[in-house]
Amino acid sequence: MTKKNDFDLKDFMPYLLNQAAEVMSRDFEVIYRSRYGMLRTEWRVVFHLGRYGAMTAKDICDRARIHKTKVSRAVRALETKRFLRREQQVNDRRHESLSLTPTGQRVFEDLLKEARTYDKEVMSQFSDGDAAQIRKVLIQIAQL
Amino acid sequence: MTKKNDFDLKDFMPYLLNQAAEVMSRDFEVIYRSRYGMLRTEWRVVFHLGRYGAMTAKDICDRARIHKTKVSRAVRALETKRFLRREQQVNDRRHESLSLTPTGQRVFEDLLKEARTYDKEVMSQFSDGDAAQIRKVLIQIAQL
DNA sequence: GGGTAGTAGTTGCTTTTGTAACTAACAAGG
DNA sequence: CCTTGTTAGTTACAAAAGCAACTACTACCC
Repeated sequence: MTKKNDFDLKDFMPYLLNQAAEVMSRDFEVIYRSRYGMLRTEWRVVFHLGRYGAMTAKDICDRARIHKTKVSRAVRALETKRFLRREQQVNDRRHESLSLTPTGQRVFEDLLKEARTYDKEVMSQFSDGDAAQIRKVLIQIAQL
Repeated sequence: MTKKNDFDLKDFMPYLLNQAAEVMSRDFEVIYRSRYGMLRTEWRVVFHLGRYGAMTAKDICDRARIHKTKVSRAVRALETKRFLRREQQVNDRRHESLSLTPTGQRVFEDLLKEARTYDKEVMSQFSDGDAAQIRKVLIQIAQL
């Protein structure tokens, strides 16, 4: 066996992460897509607003590392669905504060419930220690 | 604090995985993109062929869980770049065996070297135990 | 206060992906 | 052989994402 082959694809982190992420995302996508006709970015925006409260599109871009055009389009879609509203700030009219409408709030809570269930189910195959550890490591990588 | 907020976005696996995967993939993408003008799927195909030897497009689809149209297009692109060649099998002409050309082989080896370096760099921030564990868990999730 | 630079967000155009319908080849039962 | 069903791979069309140029606004500095 030559030296070059002692490196398995499955040892390569970007590959492994992508694979794992893809599997899980597609699973969960079915839920918000079928239930609310939402796209992945829209779901992320709802989650950010639901979890962390009102903020600007820029804030979402920075926190979630999503490109601004993607966020812009997601916001418009969510506005059309009446899941969120925007409010221009008086002190700086470039900023618009985004927040969930009561409907959006209900959507968020419903999906949060699903997320919890899904998360529990997936992680149940690991010990509590393993689960905590992997979360820690992933958070660290995500913040690179 | 209400009950609904004791669930942090950062505890939600699909979200966390996506974030981490995105960060790493984009990093590594720069390398194969700038150096060989390859797309993500093309890179994956090259890696599969380089690591596991000749196989059909279907095999790649199954092993890497990539949709057949994506693979089909990646194969054509790689063929145009002269990184791989296809060979129809005589016993069943629906199958075509894909394999790297000498050029493709060199590309694979070059990128493999980069992958190793990159992987080592990223994982250096974790202990060997942590690193091994996270790989184990990710492999398990990816195989769901 | 007018020019320059920088920021938030949007839009138009291009590239990439997803979906579903298609071709071509084989397999198996009658 | 010929119909029916299945599989590998492609292609046409639609949806989504990326990129770059644009508008509208603010901030700073002379």
